[in-house]
Amino acid sequence: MKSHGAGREEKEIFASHLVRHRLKRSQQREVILNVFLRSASHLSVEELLRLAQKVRADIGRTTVYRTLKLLTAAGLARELALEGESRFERQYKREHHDHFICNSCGGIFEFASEEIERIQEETAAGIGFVIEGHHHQIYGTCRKCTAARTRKTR
Amino acid sequence: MKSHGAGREEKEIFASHLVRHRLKRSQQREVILNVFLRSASHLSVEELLRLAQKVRADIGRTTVYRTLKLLTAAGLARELALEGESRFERQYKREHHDHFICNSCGGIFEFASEEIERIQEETAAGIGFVIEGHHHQIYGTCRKCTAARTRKTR
DNA sequence: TTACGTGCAAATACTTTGCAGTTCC
DNA sequence: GGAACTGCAAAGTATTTGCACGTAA
Repeated sequence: MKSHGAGREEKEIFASHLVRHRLKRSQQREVILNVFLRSASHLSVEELLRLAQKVRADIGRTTVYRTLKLLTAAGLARELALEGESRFERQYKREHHDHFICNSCGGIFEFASEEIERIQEETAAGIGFVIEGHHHQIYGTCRKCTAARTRKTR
Repeated sequence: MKSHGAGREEKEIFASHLVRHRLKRSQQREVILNVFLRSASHLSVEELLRLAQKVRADIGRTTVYRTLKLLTAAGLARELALEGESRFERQYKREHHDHFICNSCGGIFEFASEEIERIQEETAAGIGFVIEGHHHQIYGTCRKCTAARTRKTR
């Protein structure tokens, strides 16, 4: 069954995270994890809540917040602290990357650069700073929106 | 008089920004600008408010928010959207740079890398993305805090 | 004088917390 | 049975807005 195979590893990791921390499974956590694993990346809390409520209508926003904390702690989710709101993406076995964000359509595009990571590390080492994480978002206008604007305005 | 010379150019820019936009001078704006120009960088709204109130006790938080918007529009301030709160730094005639932020002491350290900027531009160009700005903060532990922790813990 | 500026209080938006009832083990 | 979980409502933050009054030009 394809839909159960997807994210199997992540489900195991979540299960063992719960055990290790003496936490309990719950239907809500199960639903939220499933929805999170199957959905597009860069979900806002609100989006995840709506999707989860389609499966189980009585899931509350609070539980989504709390479960996202858990998923992050378990290494399954990564939080993008954008302006105004947080969004979450799958983290397990993904290469590190950062994001371009279109001011016009809100689209999020991933990019990765080993060179940037290397420079960051070198620069940090130079001042004795130990890196634990970073926020790196580049704002601007995506190709589509630039094209649309050019057509209209000119 | 040294204290009047400091930030003279910026005061002129602010004045002409007001004129250009048919805005008025005010004692509050004057005080806030002066305090902003004289203080350490990376001020939070709250810090700027307190400093301004030392000069003129009845300045309100709202006015500080509004004046910071003005300063940013005039190119005199840059907003750092950190987790939880915004901080502001002088922007006029400063080279672009980003920040290391110590999770332990809250210290903020600037860094700049033309290479990173170049890679960002190249990567953006590759997908037809036009960069308008970015947030780039690196979180971790600064040299002092790392040293302090090592002494205690081990 | 009149348009702009100010401070307060209320409104927003996102997120966390207290709590009484429910579920898991 | 008891600790953990849940949803609601309330409380917290950080920031913005509506409004009556004050001030600069």
